[in-house]
Amino acid sequence: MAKKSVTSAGEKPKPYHHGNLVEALIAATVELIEERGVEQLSVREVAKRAGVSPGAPFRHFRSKTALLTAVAEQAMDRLTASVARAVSDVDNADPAAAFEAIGHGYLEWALANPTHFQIISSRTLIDFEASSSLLDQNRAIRETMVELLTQAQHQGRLASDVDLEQLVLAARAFVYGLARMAIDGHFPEWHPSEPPAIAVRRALCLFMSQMIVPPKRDLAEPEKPL
Amino acid sequence: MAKKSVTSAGEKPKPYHHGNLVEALIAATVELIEERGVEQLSVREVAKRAGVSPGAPFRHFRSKTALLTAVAEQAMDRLTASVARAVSDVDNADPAAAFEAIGHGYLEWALANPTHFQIISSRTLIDFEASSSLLDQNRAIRETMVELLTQAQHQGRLASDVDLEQLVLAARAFVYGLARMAIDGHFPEWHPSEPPAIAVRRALCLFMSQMIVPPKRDLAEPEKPL
DNA sequence: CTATGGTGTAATCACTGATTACATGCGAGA
DNA sequence: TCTCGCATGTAATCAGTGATTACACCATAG
Repeated sequence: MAKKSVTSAGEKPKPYHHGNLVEALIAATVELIEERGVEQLSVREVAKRAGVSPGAPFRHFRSKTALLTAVAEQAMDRLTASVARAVSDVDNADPAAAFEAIGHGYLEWALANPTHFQIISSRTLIDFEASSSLLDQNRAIRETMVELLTQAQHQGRLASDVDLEQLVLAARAFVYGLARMAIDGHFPEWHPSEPPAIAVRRALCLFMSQMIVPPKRDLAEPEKPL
Repeated sequence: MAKKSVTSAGEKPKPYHHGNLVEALIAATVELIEERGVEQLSVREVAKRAGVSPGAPFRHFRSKTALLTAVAEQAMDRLTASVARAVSDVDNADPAAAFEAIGHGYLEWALANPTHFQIISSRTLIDFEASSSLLDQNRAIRETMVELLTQAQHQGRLASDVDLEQLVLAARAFVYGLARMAIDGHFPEWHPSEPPAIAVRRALCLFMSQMIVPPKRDLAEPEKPL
């Protein structure tokens, strides 16, 4: 931004060094993907939008995949933040509610940022395994889910014989499926009148009420599950 | 195959006209995607594998997208067949079992044919809206699901106040999420010892037992269904 | 004021999807 | 049977892509 130009003429400074090309490239990448989709993305256009030569990005990112991985890392930070925010809004003493909040925070962010979500969830566009940031945050969320379910189980809100990891997998699959259906365009065929966000939210509530917190009447009886 | 060659020399016939280029191209496309992934697919290599010039495919498919759409249509036929087969294997009088069978048939096929599934579910690689075949079969499956749940509800196996379309959406999201997690590579991070197919199957059973068919533990029926 | 090294440029490579003009030969109509 | 139309495949070509390289630029340390 504020660079002192030594160019003789008083015209546009246009410094040789961009100043902060890395972030500018990431921002330009996100913009272009949102405008034209991931498939149409080219590094050349990213460079052009950042006002830089076609080869410049490769000075900072070894490959197109590396650039997209950087975008994914930034996106994952925001996703984690959205999840954390949603969790912090519910009662700390209610692990089941916190568990549901994870889903809501996840879906809310995914629907609001379909582009970023698409990049995160794809394992072909980015080099997922090479990014410790992505791996760590992903694992952290899963571990939190298991912990919350464990607490819920101790509170008697879950059957004692249910496999928590299995339940976490199911919940992840469900939320992931909802998000991907929305992103992949499987919702227009559904109900044009109802926006995906509402349908998704209702579906999640239905899932939670049936799956995570069984109705009290079931627990009232002497537990003889199957 | 059996083409009469009029070539003077007795060498390789190599007829000018391929005979059945369309299907050969589709087959070659599938092969290449399975070998190197969808991102790496190029029409040139498809043509090369079919033993034809780089421009030949464009005589039959307007674009790369059109070629992939043709692959998707063939794939959807097989998916529908897999679902129908799974449904036909269960008791006709048990709509809940048939409903679950749809999920099993869907997941079985998706895990066995990740490439095809990836193409079908993507709405950017193919021109989904332009293919009446894809639209019709997709809609048919959804309608069948609603019908089965309606029957199950009449049998008292479902709460009478539950929104069936909402439940179908949830089930679709769940199955879709499981399939995509497997295809997108979200399972290696889980349990390397357990193959995805088993984890997926268990998850689906868990989902069905909790969600679709509330356990009727109070009913002591002499018959043991499966 | 120089030289060192990080940053961006320009030229280039192999490859892609796509289009066009042209070559080929199968099969229908005489 | 012969011929010719036309579907089918070829060759040449285009613009655009990811990626690499040699080189130009410039901020700053000494």
